[in-house]
Amino acid sequence: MTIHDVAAAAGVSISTASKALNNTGRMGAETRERVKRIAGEIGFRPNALARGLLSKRSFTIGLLTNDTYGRFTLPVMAGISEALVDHGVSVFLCAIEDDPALGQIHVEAMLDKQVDGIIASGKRMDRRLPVDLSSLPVPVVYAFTEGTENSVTLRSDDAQGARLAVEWLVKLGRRRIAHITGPEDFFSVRERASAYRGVAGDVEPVLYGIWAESWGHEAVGSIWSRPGEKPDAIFCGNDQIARGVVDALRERGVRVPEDVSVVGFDNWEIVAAQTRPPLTSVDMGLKELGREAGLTVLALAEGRRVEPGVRKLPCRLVVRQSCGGMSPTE
Amino acid sequence: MTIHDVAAAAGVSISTASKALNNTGRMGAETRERVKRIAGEIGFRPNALARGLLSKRSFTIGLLTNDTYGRFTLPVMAGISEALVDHGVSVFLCAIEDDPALGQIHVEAMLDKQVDGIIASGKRMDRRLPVDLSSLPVPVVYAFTEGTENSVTLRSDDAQGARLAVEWLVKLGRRRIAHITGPEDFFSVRERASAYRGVAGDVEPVLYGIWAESWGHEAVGSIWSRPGEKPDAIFCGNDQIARGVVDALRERGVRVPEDVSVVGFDNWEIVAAQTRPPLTSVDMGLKELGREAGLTVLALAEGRRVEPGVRKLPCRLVVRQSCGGMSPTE
DNA sequence: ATCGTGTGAGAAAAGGTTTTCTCGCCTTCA
DNA sequence: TGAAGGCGAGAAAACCTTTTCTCACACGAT
Repeated sequence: MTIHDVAAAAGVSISTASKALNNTGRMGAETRERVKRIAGEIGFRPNALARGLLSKRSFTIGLLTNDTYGRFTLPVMAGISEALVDHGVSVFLCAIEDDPALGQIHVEAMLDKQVDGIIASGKRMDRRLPVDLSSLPVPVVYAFTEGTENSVTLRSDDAQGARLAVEWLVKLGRRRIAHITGPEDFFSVRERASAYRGVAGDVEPVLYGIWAESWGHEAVGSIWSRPGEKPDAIFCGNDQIARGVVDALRERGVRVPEDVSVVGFDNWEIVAAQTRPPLTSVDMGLKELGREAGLTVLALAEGRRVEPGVRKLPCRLVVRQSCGGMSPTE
Repeated sequence: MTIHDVAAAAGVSISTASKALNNTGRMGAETRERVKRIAGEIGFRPNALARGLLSKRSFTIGLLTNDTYGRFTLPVMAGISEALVDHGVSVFLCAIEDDPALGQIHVEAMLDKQVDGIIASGKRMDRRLPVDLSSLPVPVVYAFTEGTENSVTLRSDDAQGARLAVEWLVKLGRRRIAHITGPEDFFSVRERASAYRGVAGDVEPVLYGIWAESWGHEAVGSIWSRPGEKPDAIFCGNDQIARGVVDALRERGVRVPEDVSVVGFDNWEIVAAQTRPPLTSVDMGLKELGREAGLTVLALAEGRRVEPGVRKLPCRLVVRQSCGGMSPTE
């Protein structure tokens, strides 16, 4: 079913058919309607390849990621797709692990297929993908991974998210707020810890460790075995740690949230909602991030100018039951 | 950088350039080499759109899924991508939730873009995607979702997987093996339960519930509060339930694996590995499934014949510490 | 009646590649 | 020496769509 068939069925030339369908050119209103009607009847759909060949726009973008679990990439992907489907844009997903060769192959495949742009995404903000995207013939937007000089980079505002969490604990009356978090060499960890310090003061120490439940367990063990007063709240670097913390507290007979409030980070539904009690957690708004990234790369593809630099998107607090209190505005 | 540029730089016609690069046609070895060398030097990469327009092959396929978390789709996607990247095929990922309209839009977008085929994937084997793919102009393969009459469908062999798990427990000397699993209306649940019955006999009941940790907890509660002998092993319908079971047992002072062995299903790394002790679990080989699906849809796209029907791929047991014993072959 | 103007519609080129067909020339054999 | 055959390479069509250009015609005005 090509435009030839439409033209033939309508008794017009292909030029006229094309113009009728695209609402361009001059022609009798009756002719235009007839062509459209017939196109609809025979189920004509224009070949995007032919169209792309001419227009230099493929209505296709690539999403490159090294996030194997999809923990971060999936929400980002959902946001991108949601934002772009209205514009008729489809998304190539390329998971490249941390293999530079694989990354190169995928980038080249995408370029061959004339993608209108590429979104690079990852699993942490302070690492680059193992492939250089700095001098590609198509626009590149970085979302949740470190970008190059003069690029457009989107990230969550972790400091604001951390403040949100700690201020929420303060508002609930907590005063001895501890922070159990991931490895200090993560930029996000330092940023969250610093924001935490800003609000909570230095009543309690920051405990750096790894992104695992076991670390949450262990950290609780070391805090509760030390002499002196215990924290009445714990702000955790991610939901997995928070889960370990909650489990460890329960095992010690410490009640959550009555004795100790716990806040997580990431709002990873699958962890946060299954914890007992379900975790109050900071949501980085990854779907929003994806949506923004999609719209931005589209704007660049259309030649619109976009201010380069890092754009931070706000986090929000999702209140469940691990803190007590039921709404961040109460 | 088009083939025109290559031809001009090499001082030959575009036909000759094309033939040189594709190793077709007749020409002097020296000419062929020169063209190739120059193409490499100026970084020529053929435009896949133009090529696809002519060859009716876009080297692009679509992956349609309604699995929001990506729990099942991500491994499948990884397998597809891994199998097809060697063939130069890229994958459009379309997450359609359960929205028929959205599904329709994505399918049409993919068809417009001339995908060579579509892989439909989902989150359970006995439900269809909310969009009809039965009479598309491109081949369709179903992976981990129910297919239509006369289609090619790939799924895991859950019965075999369940047998693997229960036989492993038996081999470890367990005799009273319980089965705590998901909702009975899932086909996989019935299939696994039936295979379990076949090996374990009816010493212990099958407990149907929901796919959540809380259900694992609850089920352990109900078993341990009943009078009489307790199970010495529990085969769980998925890892989340298994995690709930393990946690509940620990809380009751029942040791895992010394007193009770626990096996999960899905081998969801993020759950199985974080449980204490880490879960022995049945892996459905979703990556293999994806790989097979990719190769199959490719074969169909190339016009090779593929036997329609349901193809079951074997599961394997991943041994961690929740059962005791360290290797399925010891 | 003629010129100009505006309107409807078609012809043709363009986009990048592959493939078939054709052509000229050189070699080889009779 | 002439014919046949093989080899190297180019011309052109094809894929499908969009867009610009051109053309024919009718109508109003001079």
